[in-house]
Amino acid sequence: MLAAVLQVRAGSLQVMLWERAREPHAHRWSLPGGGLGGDEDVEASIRRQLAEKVDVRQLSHVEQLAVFSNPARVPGPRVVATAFLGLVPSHIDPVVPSDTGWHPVDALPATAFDHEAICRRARNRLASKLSYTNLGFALAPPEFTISALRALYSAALGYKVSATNLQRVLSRRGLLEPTGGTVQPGPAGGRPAALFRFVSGEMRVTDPFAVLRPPAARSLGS
Amino acid sequence: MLAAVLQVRAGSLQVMLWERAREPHAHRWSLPGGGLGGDEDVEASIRRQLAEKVDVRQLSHVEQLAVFSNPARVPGPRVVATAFLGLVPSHIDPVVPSDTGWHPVDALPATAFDHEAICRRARNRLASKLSYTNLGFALAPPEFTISALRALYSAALGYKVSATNLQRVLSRRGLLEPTGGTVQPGPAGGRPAALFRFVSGEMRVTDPFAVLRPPAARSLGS
DNA sequence: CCAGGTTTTCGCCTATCGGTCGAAAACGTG
DNA sequence: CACGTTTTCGACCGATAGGCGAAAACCTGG
Repeated sequence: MLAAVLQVRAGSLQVMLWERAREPHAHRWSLPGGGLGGDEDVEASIRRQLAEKVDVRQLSHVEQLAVFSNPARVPGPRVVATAFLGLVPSHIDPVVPSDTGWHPVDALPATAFDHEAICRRARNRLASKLSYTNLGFALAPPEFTISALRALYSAALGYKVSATNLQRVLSRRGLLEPTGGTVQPGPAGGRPAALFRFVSGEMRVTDPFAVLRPPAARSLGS
Repeated sequence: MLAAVLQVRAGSLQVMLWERAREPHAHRWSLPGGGLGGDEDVEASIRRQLAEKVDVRQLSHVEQLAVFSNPARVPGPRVVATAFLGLVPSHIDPVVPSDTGWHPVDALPATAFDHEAICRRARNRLASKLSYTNLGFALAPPEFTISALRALYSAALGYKVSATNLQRVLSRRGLLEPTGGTVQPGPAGGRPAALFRFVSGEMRVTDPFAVLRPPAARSLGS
């Protein structure tokens, strides 16, 4: 029962970790989590853990990542961990306990147990799903400019994406919608950027955008 | 620790189930599985379970599906199940115990517990991954004709796919390779079909074929 | 051995999609 | 009001997906 909570902050994809005070693996950084209660399923449990240990009630998305069960993954008796991927939109800055902080997933500090591998898996899952689902909504604030969205995707994917192409691809899939509003240009000037949102009701992951589609729906009646 | 083992048989996607002899849910159909041993991880465990209970050593692919943990999913004390998706290539016909058989995933008999939902999840996962990964290799025999492959994809996806398009898409991704051999036409005649295989070394799932790719690798030196 | 039926293969056409670029729009500053 | 800046938009092009039909290659029956 662990969660890799990811957020784009300061232009890089970061994960929330807390520093262990006690052995084993004292002073190493660890993913938040905890045991499963008697009257909840694993997803309810991880949400409870996150709400307890750190102030994260604003998770925009939570999904199962994988079960990690190597007998040697932690010292002592075997612990089977159900790992989750959690996402926080970029516009909020959760207040976290003093032992907890954010770290770029590509430059992790010394981590406890197999938590580094779990972070990598989370990162990869996110990158994949950004391509073939609408998961981007979970990284973005309610309203955003295209360049802000571009920065989010670039950080999460690990490479620059073209703003033009990003806007076209997402729009063509029917995910993006202009709000009508604009944002003031910075001190250096520039054209005011239009604001967009993910279309209402798309705030949950939809089916992947598949190739090898069903044969042409030949606009048949009934 | 359950597995939905899927195979295309007789033109439809089927799942391996065994009929419960005892309560609870006697005479209902159930997914194979069992408890986790002390010295194995969950994947080793599910492979052991499958090899014990039924003669399935020929799994072409096994992956974690999801954890099912609803406290009410089974009567009595709560049981957390790690569910797997297993695949068997279409050319083998495992010998199974007398209480075990195959059932079309779209026409399941009365199932035990939440196993119907698990089967649906397995079906959906397979259909998705066929689109954006090379997972097709796990359904197909070592060599096959394009029409045979088309039948496999159609059965797994639930709709007809075009043989022309299927061949082109898979070839363009570099997954398909002609063996040079052909197969004798049936009694009705017809042009002999060429045999193909999935390219060697691609017998494991590769990265998804993503959109929003990295910027053009501009053929730079070094 | 030829006509007709069958199945596969292949090339062509078209629409869409993804990637890139550059011009134009819309702002600020000096 | 010229200039720098940032965003937006249109245009182009190659790659991809989907569809169609002709041609290839085989069988059987007459």
